[in-house]
Amino acid sequence: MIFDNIEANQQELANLSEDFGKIMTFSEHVKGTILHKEDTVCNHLFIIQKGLARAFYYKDGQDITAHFALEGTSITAIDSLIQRKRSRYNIEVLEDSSIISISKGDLDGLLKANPKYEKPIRLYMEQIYIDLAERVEDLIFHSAKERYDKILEKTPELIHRVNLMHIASYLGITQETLSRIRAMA
Amino acid sequence: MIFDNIEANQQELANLSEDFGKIMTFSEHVKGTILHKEDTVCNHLFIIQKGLARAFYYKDGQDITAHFALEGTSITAIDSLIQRKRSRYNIEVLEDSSIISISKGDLDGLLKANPKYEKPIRLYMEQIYIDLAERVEDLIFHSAKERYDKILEKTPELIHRVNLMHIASYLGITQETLSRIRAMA
DNA sequence: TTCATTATTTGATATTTATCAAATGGCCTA
DNA sequence: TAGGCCATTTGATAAATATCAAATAATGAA
Repeated sequence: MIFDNIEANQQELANLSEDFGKIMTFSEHVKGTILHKEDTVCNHLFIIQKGLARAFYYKDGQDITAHFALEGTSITAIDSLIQRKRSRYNIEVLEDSSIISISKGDLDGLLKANPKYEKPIRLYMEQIYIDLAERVEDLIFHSAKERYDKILEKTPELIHRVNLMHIASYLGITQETLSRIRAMA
Repeated sequence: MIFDNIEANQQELANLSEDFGKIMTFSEHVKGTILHKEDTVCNHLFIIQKGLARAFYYKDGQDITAHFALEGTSITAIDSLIQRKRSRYNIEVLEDSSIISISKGDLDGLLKANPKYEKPIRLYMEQIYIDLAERVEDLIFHSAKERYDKILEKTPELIHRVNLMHIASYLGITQETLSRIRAMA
């Protein structure tokens, strides 16, 4: 989760939880809900408490999944949230889910009032950066089958909770290829 | 550059420059110098004033370039600098270069003394994240030729300043394939 | 300049993955 | 439960890229 790797004493952690708690909104969303629509500016960071969501976009008419967010992880239209431009990403809830939202405005306000909270945000960015770097390496080095096996190993439940075509586009292959890979095992 | 996208008034900018200036070290390095060696913890962020450097690692014995840094951009063994673990990356100077170093310790000290400086670091992380996300998309969508053409368009000088094999490994293809792509144009 | 070394290109072939088409399977709902 | 819709699989073939081998070109040091 976003606050996972913060070293802090109990008091600091309590303050942090309280301050962030103030800007969190809890809500329930049914499967299929679009949390963010492409071509608009994204104003929220979403944290999945229960359920599952994905970020996707259209490329030459194809639906491409850029990211999955399982329980305890976060998701947003990161390009937009950072740069305040309209995003090309959509965010869709894939199962009935409980989701925490934090608005960009509230987050900026909190950071302005308490610059010390820049740090958890920085640590969060660092973590997602490392994850992404690993994905680049996977794409460069590993065959489609190896990439699929890696998902099987790291987040096996994803395979059963998500349509194969979403997994395929996330892996950068066609659904036919993924189907054949699956048949091999 | 790392401070590029900071909105600040003149006074703030002056303070920032002065404070960061104090922790910067300027030095010259000849072509071939290894600024950071794999399997050690990286303690510096490097900013290229003049020249060119790359981050690379070995995968099954192959030399793979992960990142290039031209003038005005920065480079480090990001995995190590963030997580304080030994890095798999090497950083090599590809031309005689003028380079600014900032040590992790000094940077942390500055951030501790002035939490407001977390922000430029955050903005920096955000920018490199967006760059990396673009690279993932390129790998998923674009053919080797398209990826090469994109480099030609964005940083054409790179082609003439760097060995083809480094470009090839950066693009995730073999040098033979890159050579053939080049012959097509 | 000449030689040795390294970088790049070219050729032949194999492997991986995409594409297009069609069949099958699962699931929802009227 | 029958029909329709969507997801998945299967088949045949094409395209992209890798691999292995060798030739050529470029580079730098003696």
